[in-house]
Amino acid sequence: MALAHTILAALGDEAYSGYDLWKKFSQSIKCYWQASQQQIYRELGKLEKEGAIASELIFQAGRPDKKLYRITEEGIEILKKWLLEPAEPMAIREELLVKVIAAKLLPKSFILQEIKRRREVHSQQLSAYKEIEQEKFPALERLSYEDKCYYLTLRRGIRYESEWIAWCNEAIAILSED
Amino acid sequence: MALAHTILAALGDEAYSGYDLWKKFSQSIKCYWQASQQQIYRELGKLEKEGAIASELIFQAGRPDKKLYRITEEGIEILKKWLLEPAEPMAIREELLVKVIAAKLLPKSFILQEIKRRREVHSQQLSAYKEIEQEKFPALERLSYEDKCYYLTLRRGIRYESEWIAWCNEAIAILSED
DNA sequence: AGCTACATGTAACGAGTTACATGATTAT
DNA sequence: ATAATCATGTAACTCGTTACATGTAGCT
Repeated sequence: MALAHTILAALGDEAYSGYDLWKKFSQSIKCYWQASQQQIYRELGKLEKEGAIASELIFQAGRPDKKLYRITEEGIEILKKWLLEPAEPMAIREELLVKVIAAKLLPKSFILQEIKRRREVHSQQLSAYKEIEQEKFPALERLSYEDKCYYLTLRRGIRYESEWIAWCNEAIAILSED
Repeated sequence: MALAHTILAALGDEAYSGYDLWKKFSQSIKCYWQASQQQIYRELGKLEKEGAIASELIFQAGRPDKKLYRITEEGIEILKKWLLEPAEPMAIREELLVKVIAAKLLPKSFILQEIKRRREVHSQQLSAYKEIEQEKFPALERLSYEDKCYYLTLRRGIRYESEWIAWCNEAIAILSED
């Protein structure tokens, strides 16, 4: 149930509406926690009921009204308590590798094409992360502790995508032999 | 719903009981698809109902009876059809990185300790995969197409764990500055 | 006497996905 | 005109986790 904690952590910095949070998830948070708009709205509802966050209705001219959410003292305590628990590695469920195992059922070109497609997907994502890196972290010296932490999540995203590209290259090389 | 397909792919090689499959998932398959014993049994039940697999009751002396499952022609067709669909990257939900974002709430030593603990977890897993690599793939020349595919899933596991260790080292270095 | 391995399941609950539903404003 | 952005939600369903349930054989 860490989506709740991810939202609490995101609300640690500033107040967000559900829609704002969803955009933040879609841009930067997704490199360590993916969530859909529906999931976010549902979780916000739960968290408010539990008193971990509080909302304020903002009336906007020419735009739909929105609810601005803030973390409460209680929410901060919930986060702190959760931080003390050990974090286990996520469960890996990677369809492409299942397809690699079943690849022998089809001509070799199918899986090769699919791996090349995936390499492209990861290249795109890598470029997006690298752009954020250059924009937000042009000079690494003298980052605040908070910024270092944010930087490290981005580094993880960059390493993850790079690693996928490297695996795709290795796979293409090995499967193209003979 | 790719657990079903992962099971079908695993049954492509030979017949397994639910218990056998669970062990196979726990050892090698987990580097690309994690599943619990309960999930496997439930999925086997569904797959048999749908006619994708068929079971044979094996009576054993001195041991509980078991059901040996085999993939059916229909199951192979289901797998083939699924192979043609593009495989999107998995959704990333990594608790440790959420904790890194929220780390400022506690003394720096907490997150450092947690990252070191995680580095140890990944080191252990890496050793296990490398052992399999040495045992099953001592010579890489002249692997069959099927073995190459299996090897590539293991390579992915090795790369994944290595990459985590590298990130942990980077994180420890950056957070230890000053 | 207690632990591990073998072997299979049910039930309840929590989390994630997909489809549906509404409606104004702004940009092309 | 029509698509995208802003903004929030409900409902149904599937998938994943945790707890419960049972029982034998073999090892220490």
